[in-house]
Amino acid sequence: VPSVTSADVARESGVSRTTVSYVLNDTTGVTISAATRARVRDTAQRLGYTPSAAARTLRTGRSDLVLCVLPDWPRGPAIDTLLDHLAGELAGRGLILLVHHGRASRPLSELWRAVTPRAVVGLTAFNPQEREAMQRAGIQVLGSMLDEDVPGGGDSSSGAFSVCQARVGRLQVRHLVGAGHRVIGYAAPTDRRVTDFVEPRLAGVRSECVALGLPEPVLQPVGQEVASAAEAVRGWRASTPRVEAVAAYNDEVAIAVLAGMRAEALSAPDDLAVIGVDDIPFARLTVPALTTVSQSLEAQAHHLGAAVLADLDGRTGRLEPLGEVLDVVVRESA
Amino acid sequence: VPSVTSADVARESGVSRTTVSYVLNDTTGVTISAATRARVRDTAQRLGYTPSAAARTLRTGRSDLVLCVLPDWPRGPAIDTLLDHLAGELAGRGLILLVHHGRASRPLSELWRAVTPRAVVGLTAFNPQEREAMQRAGIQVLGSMLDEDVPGGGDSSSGAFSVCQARVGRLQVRHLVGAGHRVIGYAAPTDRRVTDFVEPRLAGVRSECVALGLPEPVLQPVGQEVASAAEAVRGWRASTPRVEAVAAYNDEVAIAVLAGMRAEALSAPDDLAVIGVDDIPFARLTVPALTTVSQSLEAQAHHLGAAVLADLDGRTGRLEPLGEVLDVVVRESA
DNA sequence: CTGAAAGCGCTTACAG
DNA sequence: CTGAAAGCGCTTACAG
Repeated sequence: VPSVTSADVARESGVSRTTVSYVLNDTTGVTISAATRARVRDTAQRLGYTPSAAARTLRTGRSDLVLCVLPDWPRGPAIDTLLDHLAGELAGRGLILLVHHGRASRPLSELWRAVTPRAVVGLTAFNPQEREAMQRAGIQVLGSMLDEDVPGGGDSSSGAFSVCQARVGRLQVRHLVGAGHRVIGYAAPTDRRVTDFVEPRLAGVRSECVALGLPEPVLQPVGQEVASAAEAVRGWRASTPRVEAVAAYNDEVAIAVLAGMRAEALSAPDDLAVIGVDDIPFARLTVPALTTVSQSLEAQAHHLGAAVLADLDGRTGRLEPLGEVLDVVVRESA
Repeated sequence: VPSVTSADVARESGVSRTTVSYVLNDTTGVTISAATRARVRDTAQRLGYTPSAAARTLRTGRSDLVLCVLPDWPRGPAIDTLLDHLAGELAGRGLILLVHHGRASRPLSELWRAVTPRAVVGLTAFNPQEREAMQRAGIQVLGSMLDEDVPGGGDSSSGAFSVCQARVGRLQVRHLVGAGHRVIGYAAPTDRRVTDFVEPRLAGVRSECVALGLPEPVLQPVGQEVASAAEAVRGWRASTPRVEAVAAYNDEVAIAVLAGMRAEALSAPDDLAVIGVDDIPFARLTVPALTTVSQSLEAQAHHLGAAVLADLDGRTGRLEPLGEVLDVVVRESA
């Protein structure tokens, strides 16, 4: 494969590879005549030269790649939105976002050694050993949404970036209670892969119930079929005291609950109020339209991108805090 | 960063780097004593040695990465399923699937030069120039679902892999007609980014209508809100002759149509039959449950993986054909 | 202001 | 059966 190298550009321009490198990388601290610069740029362009990423990575020890590791759990439109925005943030600075879908799961070390990314963003938690190994290799490690439970949202000190999931649950309860309900049910997904996410949200629901002096929330598993959801609905209706409102793990579960209610000839919010999380596009297409907690993925992506770029610039110290990204979107179901 | 290199392993094992490389790569055509092999493997393990991907890529000109370029359009669970399975197929052979979300769209050349992948899989069409540039760089290029319209499905000659989208449309019509309908409507998404996908499916719907002597399908754009869908529904009901059944671009559009019908106090399939595409999880949660065309992403992922691996092994010639992957999932809406 | 040279960590003819 | 040496394409002290 006759690829064009910096040596070709050098020869063709009548300069050394050193000069080519200086010009093309806008190296500071060297002075090169405007004429030479132009000539080098020109031939590079003409020859269609693009530097070998492998060589550059080998030499400098760092690449322009940012690796995002997705956990095994099912993705929804929320994640896609986050990734799209993050990719945009990074692209503006010459960084390329690459996403690995975790299901195949070879060991994580194999993954980052094969990619040599400049930063790794984990949407699932890393174990401390892995985290340390990556950092030793000079890779910036950005933590997971699950890493902590600080009131007010993210905390940049450990590289964690995202919204405290317990707050999501607390917000759901607060809205439900504000609408006059006092007996809360929780709709948990049956998919075991998401337990890491379910737990903090449920914990938030629990703690808010306690704080407000409500009875313990009634937990029901809800699968993605009508029968399973209907059974959960019957369970809530049969519990004493009768559940009045359900906080669902996310919109998908909430929509299943709505379907289960229809099968039981019940309707929201009168028979049972329902609130989801994420505000996926389908949320406005259900009957009744779904009330839900939105997470402003754009803001989170921006914050995450900023964290990566800050480190890139060697900027240290704390990032500006993420700010409030949670918002209750009130529609009809609660 | 004191990373452990093959030289470290060599020194520690009392052999040369050559031997280390031979052992760790299972190089054929060299004979190395079992004792040496064991010793090298052992120290490598003990030292936590993992080869530098950058160095290996620079030396050999090829990496263990497979790059999948996603187009700008919205992804659904179907794509995720495809990617998960593909990643699994490739992982079995030591290849790592990396996905780039196209929205950010730096030039494609920048992308593959930065990654140096062994193969690039495009779910959108590549322009011939890009395709050729990648091939010149020794990268295997796997084409898009859109590349052709050969009856019977895929065609491996050009590297294209996937299901002919026109057949999807034809199958929708065939099912609708089989259920006794003769006036067909088509529900197209309003999102302009998917036109490349809409067109072949719609063309399939059209051609099947012609083949069966039915009137031209009545096209209506359907957005992801109830109002937009309701308007489309009114349009179909008002057309002469009145539309009896709707083929939707995909399940999301079909679900919007169902929502629009409910707003108009109409019900499927009696007032209007509806069929989608993809069989997303929500398809079984609508009322009535959605009839749809499923695409067997598993089979497609397997086929795609096989294409990549075949080239990896230097196997040439045609792959076994993909076989039938389309299937009508009959529920209640049509 | 520009160039010759070393070296990043690997693989692979080639020599012993 | 094993090792010394070259070279992949780049960047970056260092010398001129």
